[in-house]
Amino acid sequence: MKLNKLKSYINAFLLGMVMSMKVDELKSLGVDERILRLLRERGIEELYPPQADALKTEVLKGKNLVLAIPTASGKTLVAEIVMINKILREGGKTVYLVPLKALAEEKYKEFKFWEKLGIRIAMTTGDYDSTEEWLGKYDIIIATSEKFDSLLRHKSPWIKDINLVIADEIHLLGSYDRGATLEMILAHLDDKAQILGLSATVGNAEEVAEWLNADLVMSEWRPVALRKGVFYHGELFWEDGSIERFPTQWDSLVIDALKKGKQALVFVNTRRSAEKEALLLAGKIQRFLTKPEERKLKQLADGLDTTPTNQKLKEALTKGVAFHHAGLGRTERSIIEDAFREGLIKVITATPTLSAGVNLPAYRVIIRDTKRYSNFGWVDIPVLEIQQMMGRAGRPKYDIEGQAIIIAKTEKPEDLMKRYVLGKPEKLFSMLSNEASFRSQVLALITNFGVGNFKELVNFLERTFYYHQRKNLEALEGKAKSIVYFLFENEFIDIDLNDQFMPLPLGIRTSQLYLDPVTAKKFKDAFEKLEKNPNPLGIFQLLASTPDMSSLRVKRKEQEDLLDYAYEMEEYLYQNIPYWEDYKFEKFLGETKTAKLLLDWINEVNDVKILETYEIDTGDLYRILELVDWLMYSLIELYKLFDPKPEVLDFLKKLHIRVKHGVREELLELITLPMIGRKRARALYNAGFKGIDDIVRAKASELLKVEGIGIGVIEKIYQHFGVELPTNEKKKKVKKGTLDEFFK
DNA sequence: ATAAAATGCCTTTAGACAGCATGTC
DNA sequence: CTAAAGGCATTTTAT
Repeated sequence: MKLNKLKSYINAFLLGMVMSMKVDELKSLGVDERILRLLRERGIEELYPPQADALKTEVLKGKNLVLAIPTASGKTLVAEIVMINKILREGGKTVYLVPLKALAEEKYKEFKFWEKLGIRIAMTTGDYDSTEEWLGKYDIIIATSEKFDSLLRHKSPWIKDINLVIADEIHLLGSYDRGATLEMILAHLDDKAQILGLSATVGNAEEVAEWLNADLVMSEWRPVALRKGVFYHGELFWEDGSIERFPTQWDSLVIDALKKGKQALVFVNTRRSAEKEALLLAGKIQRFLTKPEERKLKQLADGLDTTPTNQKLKEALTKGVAFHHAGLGRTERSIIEDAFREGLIKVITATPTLSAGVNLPAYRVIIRDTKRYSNFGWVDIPVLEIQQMMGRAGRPKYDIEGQAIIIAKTEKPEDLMKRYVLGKPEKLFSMLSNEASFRSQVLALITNFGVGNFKELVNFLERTFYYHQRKNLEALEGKAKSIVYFLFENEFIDIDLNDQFMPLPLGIRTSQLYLDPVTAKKFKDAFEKLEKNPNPLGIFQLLASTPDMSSLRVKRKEQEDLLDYAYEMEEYLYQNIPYWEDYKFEKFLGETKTAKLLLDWINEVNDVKILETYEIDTGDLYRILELVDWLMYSLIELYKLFDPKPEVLDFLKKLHIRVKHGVREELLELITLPMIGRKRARALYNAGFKGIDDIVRAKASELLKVEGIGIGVIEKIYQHFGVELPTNEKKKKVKKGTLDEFFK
């Protein structure tokens, strides 16, 4: 039986009978010679035991496999060997699914290595796109789950060539917001392609493996030993029972790590804590820096923008500490990550951004908090997550062991030890039942995947993890019914006399745009008011009110002002202002705040000013703008389906560009130029260069006088018009001439 | 009388995927 | 049944 086989793998590990394996032995397992050669070239002579276990299953012969082993214990290498071998032997395409855009980039860089064998690798996320045909030329396609789900919906012709799907971090099946997407992708493909699931250690990996009809390899083995403990008032209780004494405060653990010449990573549960602890620690560890290190750190800090949060970051950074959370901009994040890897930054205090994202190991990991505030109040952080944080301890090649230490404050240290150190991680549960994900998936099944009636819908649902796990579709069927009714009632689909589903244009477009049907409905319902009174604030408020947009939180002290603002602007809004006792009230104020921010943005309010006014960080602003860009486009696309008025459509399109770039209408022309964003465009405009013509006719030397315009920018603009400036000689010449003259 | 310290009440709280067509300051 | 830290205003204490 399958189960016995599973058990045998597990037992083999437990008994310590699994030995490591030489790379050469892979040959007998059918691994292509060329792969072995490159592995050796990379310096890999021997495989880690779990890697060997994984490859000894029938995964190389095409059998599905779930590999549940700790982070950094070599899951990726297994994936690489399996997929490259498959491509070399059988051809076909591999899709490599990741949960984060940052991980897509990381894997892309890693897999580039295999281009030596002529293997073509592409990455596609919401940021970096590529036409569908273009992707057809590649052997390995790295994508986020959502992006790939979207590609599936678009029915690209190359989808049929996929014969291997690798789901990295497959335990995200259990993620409340995003698990359903991954689950549906796997349900779609499990009879068409081989599946390799890479998972953290979870409570019920067997269940996932059974669902996928896969072998299971589990192990706790790590290349760097991990030593875990709990710290309580100066006493460090190691899991083996030994006790080590330190000064009472937990920061002594950080200082101790530095004394050993090592780095530390501190996990906390709020951004504010991350910033506070970073600054506190900075004062205490500065003395460990060498002069050259201080100089380099100073340089890094000087290179950062001067936003309120960056001021604090700079202060910490010059002292060898950084904080890391989602409020930071992308530049800041990657600077910090790189500098920590180099060893320049000694300590990072981080929110969970670092527990699941890019791999950033440190000798000692300190977990200050094990509770977190959520929508449902104060909750214990799941064991799975804490263990992922702990898993960041120990740098391969640098450390013999890594240490992960949980700080006990009010909780009993023995409770923390039992729960997080010795305890088993939670089981994974299907999140298909999450209504928001499910309705979007039901729509896609009908509009994009040819599900023609309720019976077929239920048949498909029987392939899901949800069904496998519960063996009972009743609840899901009930939900599906109400969703189908919702879709029918709102003209996403039609249902004919024989109860057959018929996709309607609104449904098809909604699914392609990857919108929540509720968002699409909100848009549709607003079109009448929008035509009567098209205005930015009303539109922004509409976007902010959809479930696809995460609006800002409103602080107590802002409530009154925002309500006044809403009443002042009432005539522009497409919805009524709710009463304060209404449950929608707080949500409404958040939407209003978001809309007001966006209005400031398109009126060219300085970004730092925006950050200060709304008490948000760069990363938050960036995320809002990213969402609005997508939703604004979607709004326009849906409006096109409803007999659009040309002038309204034109208004929306202009507004889209304005919000994308954060400019007033008069800058729309300048903004089309390369390297010209809201700041430079405004500077040019104020200097009298109001349009493309002015730029073309202007002398380069004149343009250079404008703030923010350097020779590099001019060069890019000239290139845009097909004029090359190859040498420095010419650059000087250009300053005198105009772009216009080049055309003669 | 004035300033510092203590007290108490109130407020706040993690993260980040998606379209489409090419490039910010 | 459910946290903890920071901000702010008020009250108490010290000089």
